[in-house]
Amino acid sequence: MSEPANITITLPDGSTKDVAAGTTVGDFVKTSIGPGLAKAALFAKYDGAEVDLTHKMDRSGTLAIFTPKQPEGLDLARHDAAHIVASAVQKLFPGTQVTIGPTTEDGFYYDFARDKPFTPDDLEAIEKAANEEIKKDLPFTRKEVSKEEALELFGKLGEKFKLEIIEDIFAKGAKSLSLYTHGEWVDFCLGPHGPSTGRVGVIKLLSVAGAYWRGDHRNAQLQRIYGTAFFTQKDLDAWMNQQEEARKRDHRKLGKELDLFAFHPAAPGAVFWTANGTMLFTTLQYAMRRMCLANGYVEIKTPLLFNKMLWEKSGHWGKYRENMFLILDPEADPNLPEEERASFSLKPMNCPSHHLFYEMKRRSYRELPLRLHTQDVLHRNEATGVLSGLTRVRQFQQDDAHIYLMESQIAEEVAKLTKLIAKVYDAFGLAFTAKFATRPEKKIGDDSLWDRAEAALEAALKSTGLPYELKPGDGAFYGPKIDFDVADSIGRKWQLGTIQLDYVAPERFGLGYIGSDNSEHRPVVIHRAIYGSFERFIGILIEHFAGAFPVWLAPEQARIVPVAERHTEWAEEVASQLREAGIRVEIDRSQGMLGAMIRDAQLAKVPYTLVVGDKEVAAKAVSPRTRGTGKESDLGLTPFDQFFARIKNEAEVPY
RNA sequence: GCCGCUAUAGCUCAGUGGUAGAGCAGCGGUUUCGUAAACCGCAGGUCGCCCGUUCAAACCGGGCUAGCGGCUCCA
Repeated sequence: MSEPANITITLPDGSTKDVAAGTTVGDFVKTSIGPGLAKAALFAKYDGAEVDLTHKMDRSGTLAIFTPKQPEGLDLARHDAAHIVASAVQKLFPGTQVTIGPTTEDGFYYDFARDKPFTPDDLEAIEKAANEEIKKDLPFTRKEVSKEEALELFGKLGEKFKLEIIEDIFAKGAKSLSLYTHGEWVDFCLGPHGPSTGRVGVIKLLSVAGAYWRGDHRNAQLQRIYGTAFFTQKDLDAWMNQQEEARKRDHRKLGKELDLFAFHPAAPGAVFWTANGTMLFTTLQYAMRRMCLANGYVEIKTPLLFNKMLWEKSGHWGKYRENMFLILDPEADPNLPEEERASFSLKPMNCPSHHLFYEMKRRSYRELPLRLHTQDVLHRNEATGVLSGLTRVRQFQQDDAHIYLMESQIAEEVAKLTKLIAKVYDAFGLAFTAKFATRPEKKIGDDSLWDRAEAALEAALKSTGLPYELKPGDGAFYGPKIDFDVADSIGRKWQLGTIQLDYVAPERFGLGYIGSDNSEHRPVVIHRAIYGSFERFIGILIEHFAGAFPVWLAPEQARIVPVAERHTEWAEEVASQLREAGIRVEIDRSQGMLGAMIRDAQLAKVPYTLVVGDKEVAAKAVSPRTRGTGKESDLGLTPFDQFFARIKNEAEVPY
């Protein structure tokens, strides 16, 4: 037998080490780097591919070791955790079928097929059993098998879903399948996995939910168990605390506490805006109107209710009807299906009525781009299960606009739009990401139109230099779109703004304009929204600011707190001067203790609490206090004129 | 729409088959106060709705409605 040849391993710092071919990653780290790292190591990247520590290195290449210190390490542990949970589930509930169990940003889930649902008690038992598997510190071992071996193994286990996945994997050209075993339990998996179950730390199961096999609602409904894992209990506790903090700024909770909006079972998915909430709404409306006017838009209003002939023309009847509220014709034969009895529908989108508006007149190329802005009320009959607070409702208003332009104007207009969107989001400190979404399955318009629309929109997006993610098949049924996602301060992503390019509607509506050549041309339409909908945007803002709105947006901008009854006269004087300048100010007339009145104002998150007592009356002053605790929020005795100038400035709309 | 969970006073919540409870908010009174909760008292509920089981139901069962966590869908 000949000696194994030496290979050269290059480490991330550029240094190289020679070892015998066939050495495992784990042994290499122990002997050539150090026992400390060997102990901490979870997996490695060998020539760019993720591998187990037991992987035998057979050629020269780069090697990077991952430990719990890297985010990749935690992700691996959560993947290990998913396997451990699945093994615990099958141990406790024989007959349960396993499917898939990927990691997520915050943890992992695993989908199971079982006749009976998992109860909260079951979850507790599973969590306990999973953490016992961790204590046993069972090694993860890897084995490569052929398609036949894999089918036989999982066939014997009766894992129908696994068999389906195995067929798929080999159909896609795989030559073998890797199996991972810990204890008695085996699953196939690309890997890598950590050295043993003990390295996972601690598993916490969070919830159980329904999920469809392969994400298709026509398929079997599985039970998805959500969980997370951390290397230490301390990390888990910290994360749980953070989640608890996040729940405190939930807009549905704050909406009640700050008296911003409400819902009633009589109108599911439709908002009752209180005086405070209405102030948020109308202030945002005002700001958007102002910005639109400054940027070449005109605002129009169109009907809310339209004859179904419009929806047939626009394509909504065919592609969007299930989301539309229909008005049935009382004269129609009651035996007919609903869609045939329908005569009118509430509008779910503004576009068709804008197209009607456009074609009411002869249009000249000199008018283009023609930018029509609308904040009308829309109704969409959303499925009951998707309604959620302000972020998903049935009745809402978009800061909608349709821009009619020549194809040659697309790039410049899209660039302008992305700038506007960035300006608005920046004013709130909202960071956004862009997504480019292409033609969906359910669409109108032929492929050549879509080719042009997608190419034009993507080219315009590219030219802005914004980074973006590609979302194939995610476009609107009438055109490709750029969506703007905003993460709230706790990291959840929401789709707000959108820019959608539409070549189809101008065809369907026969829109035209007279060009400089005195002949008729077809315009292109851009659908766009910046807030998205006022409802969702306000929901995001509530969470983003945790209810502590900037002065210009706050429903109540200042609250005057008289120290004693004799100070109300000056309080009234201050209030009326502020009100005359358009500042929204209230006087606390409860005549309670000063501390209690200040506490009330703080809990209401009013930007300025103005304490007025003997000193303030004498000096024609106020003692403002900003939000927050302790001395630093007390601005001290301030001449009224000075405070007036300050709040007046801060009440200005920033865009 | 699908899977699971939840629904008690304006709000937050306790109450596991035998006459419905607390704190806060509200109302009345006392207190007139200097930077996050004064004190005393009063009132407040067809226990989401309907049907059933039971001598007896907030509590057990079924249905419906709404909400919550997800899935599918979406601004």
